[in-house]
Amino acid sequence: MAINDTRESVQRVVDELFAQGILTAHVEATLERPKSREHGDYATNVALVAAKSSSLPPRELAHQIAERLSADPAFTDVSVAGPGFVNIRLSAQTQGEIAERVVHLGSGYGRNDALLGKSFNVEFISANPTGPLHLGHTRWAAVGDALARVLAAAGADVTTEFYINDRGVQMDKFGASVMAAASGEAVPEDGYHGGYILDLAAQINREHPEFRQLPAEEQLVAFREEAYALQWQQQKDVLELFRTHFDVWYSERKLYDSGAVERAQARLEEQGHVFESEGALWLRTTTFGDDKDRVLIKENGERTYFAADTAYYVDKRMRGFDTAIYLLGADHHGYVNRLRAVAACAGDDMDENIEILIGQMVKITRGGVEVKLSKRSGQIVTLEELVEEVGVDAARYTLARYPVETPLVVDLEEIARKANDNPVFYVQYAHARISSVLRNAEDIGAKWRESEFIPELLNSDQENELLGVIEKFPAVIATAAELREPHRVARFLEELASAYHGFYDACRVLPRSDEELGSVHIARLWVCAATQQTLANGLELLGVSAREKM
RNA sequence: GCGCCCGUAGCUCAACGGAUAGAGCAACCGGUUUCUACCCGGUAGGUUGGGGGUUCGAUUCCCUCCGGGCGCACCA
Repeated sequence: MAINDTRESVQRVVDELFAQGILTAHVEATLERPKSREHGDYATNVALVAAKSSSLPPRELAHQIAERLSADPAFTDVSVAGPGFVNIRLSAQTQGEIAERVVHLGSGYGRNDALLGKSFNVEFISANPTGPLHLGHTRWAAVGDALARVLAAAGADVTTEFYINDRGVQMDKFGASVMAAASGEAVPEDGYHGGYILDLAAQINREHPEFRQLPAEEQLVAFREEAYALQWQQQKDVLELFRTHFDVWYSERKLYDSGAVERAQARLEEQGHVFESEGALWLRTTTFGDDKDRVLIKENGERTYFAADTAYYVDKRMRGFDTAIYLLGADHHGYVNRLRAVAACAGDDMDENIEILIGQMVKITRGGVEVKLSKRSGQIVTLEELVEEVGVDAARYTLARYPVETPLVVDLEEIARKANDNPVFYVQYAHARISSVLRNAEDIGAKWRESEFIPELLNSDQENELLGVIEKFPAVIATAAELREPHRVARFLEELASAYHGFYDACRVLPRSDEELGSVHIARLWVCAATQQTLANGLELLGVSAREKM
C-alpha cells in the first residue's frame, strides 16, 4: 500500500467524523513517516489540527480516529500516542509489496508528477570565459545539475543553461594579458595572472605564429578571440568530465546581435517602467522593492550590464519557460531584488516566473589552513584539480549533499586522505554489496524473478525498516523538487544505505551451504533488487555512478 | 549605516511547525566459522548564540541583541 492510499483511508475517517458533526470544519489529513520507527510506519497529526473545530480534546479525537482505522485489514496496529498522534502500522504483506513494485518500475521508480506541466530554465555557473572554473563554480555545477535532474524526475520540463559573459572590459583585459604573455612581456597590472595565461599564450603562438605580425589593435582582437575559444572549450571539456550537461550555452554577444536587448527594452517601455533622467535611460525597479532605480543606457549612450540582464530574463520568458531559476553565489545576493523587480517590470509575477537561489560560498582549507581564492592573482583551486584529487563521484556527492544556503568548509587533504569515510562510498558500497549478492544468487541458480514472491515473509524489524525507507523515495524526489533542494536525495540515499546494511547484517539473504533455497530467500532477493534499483535511481539524480564492485 | 545569509555535539553538517534535536568523523566498548567488515550494535558528547513573542507544540515563524560571512556602481 502506498502512502497515498493510507492517507486516503485517514481522510475517509476524518470526512466521516465531519459528516457526523463530531468535527465542525473540513480538515485535510496529512500523513508522515515518524522519525522513530517505534511510532509505526505512518503517523498523522490530524487529531491535533482538527481538535480546534471539535468539542473533543485532541487525544479523545485521536482515539475516535484510531478506532475507525483499526477496521482496515491493511493495518495491523493503530494507536494513539503523545498529545494526540495516531500511529499506524502496516501489515507485513501490505508493506512487502513495495519490493515487487520497485523492481517492475525499474529506472522509472521514484519519478512522479509533482511538477508535471511546468517548464523551468535552470541557469548556473555562468562564469566568464577568462579562466578555468574554480571550486566555487564547482558547487553550482554539482547542485545545479542535480537540481535539473530532480525537477525532471518530478515531471517538469527542464532546460539547463550557461550564460557566457563574452562581452565587455574583462574580455579585453583577458585578451591583453594573453597577448602580453605571448610577446614575453609582463602582464598588465589589472590583467589576469594565472599560469594558464602563459599556457594559452604558448599554444596560440604555436598554432598562430602569424598573430604577432598583426598591427596592435588587430592583434589584440585575434588573441582575445582565440584565447576565448580555447578557454571556453576547456570549460566545456571539464564540465563534460564532471558529467554536467548544458542544453544551452547562451552568449552575451548573441543577446545583442539577435536584437534581444532592443526587444526587452521595448517590452519594458510598454509596461511603463522606463524613464529618462540626467541624460540616461532608467528602469524604475524601486516600484517593485529594489533599493534604487537602475540605469539601462548610460549618459554616454552605452548600455549597462544590467540592460543585458534584463534582456536575458525577457528572452528566457519569450522562449516559453514558466520559471527562470538562477543559481547565484552569495557575492551576488545584491542582485536578487533588482532581478525580481525586472520580472515585475516586464509584467510578470515575480514570485512565480523568477526564482533566485543564493548559494553560500565554499571555503577551502588544506590541512586546516584556508586557501585564498583569487582568479586574477592566479591563486585558484580549479574544478579540474579537485576532480584529480578526489574523483568525480566524491566531488559531486560531497558538494551536493548540503543545502546551498549552508556555507561549506571543504578540506582538500581530508577529502583526499579519508576518501573511504566519505558518505558517497558508504552509499556506493551498499550498491556494490547488493550487486555481489545478486551475482552470487545467479551463480547458485536462484531464479528469484521467476519464483513466487511472498511479501508477508518480510516481517523482521530490519525488513520493515528497509521497505519503509524505499517507499519514501518518490515523496523525497517530489519534496526535493518542490523545495529546490537536491541535497535531500543524498540524505535519503544515506538513510537507505544504512537501512540496507542493517538488513544485511540481520537477515541472511542467500541459503547457507547446508540450506535449501526457500521462499524467505526469494523474498529477500526481491528486497535486495528493490534496494539496488532505488540506490541506482537516486545516485543517477546526483550524477554519481552506481558501482557494481568496489 | 542599510540589506541578505549563517550561528545546532570537539570537527563537518542534517532535521518541508511535530513526539526523546539526529548522522559522519574523532574518543571508548563489543560483534564476522558461511552472501563484499569500505559493515553492524552500544557508550559518551547539546541551555539548537542570548532574550522575548506567536500556539496544543518552535532548531524551524516574528521582534530584539550578540557573533561571523557577503553585498550595497551610469564596474563587469
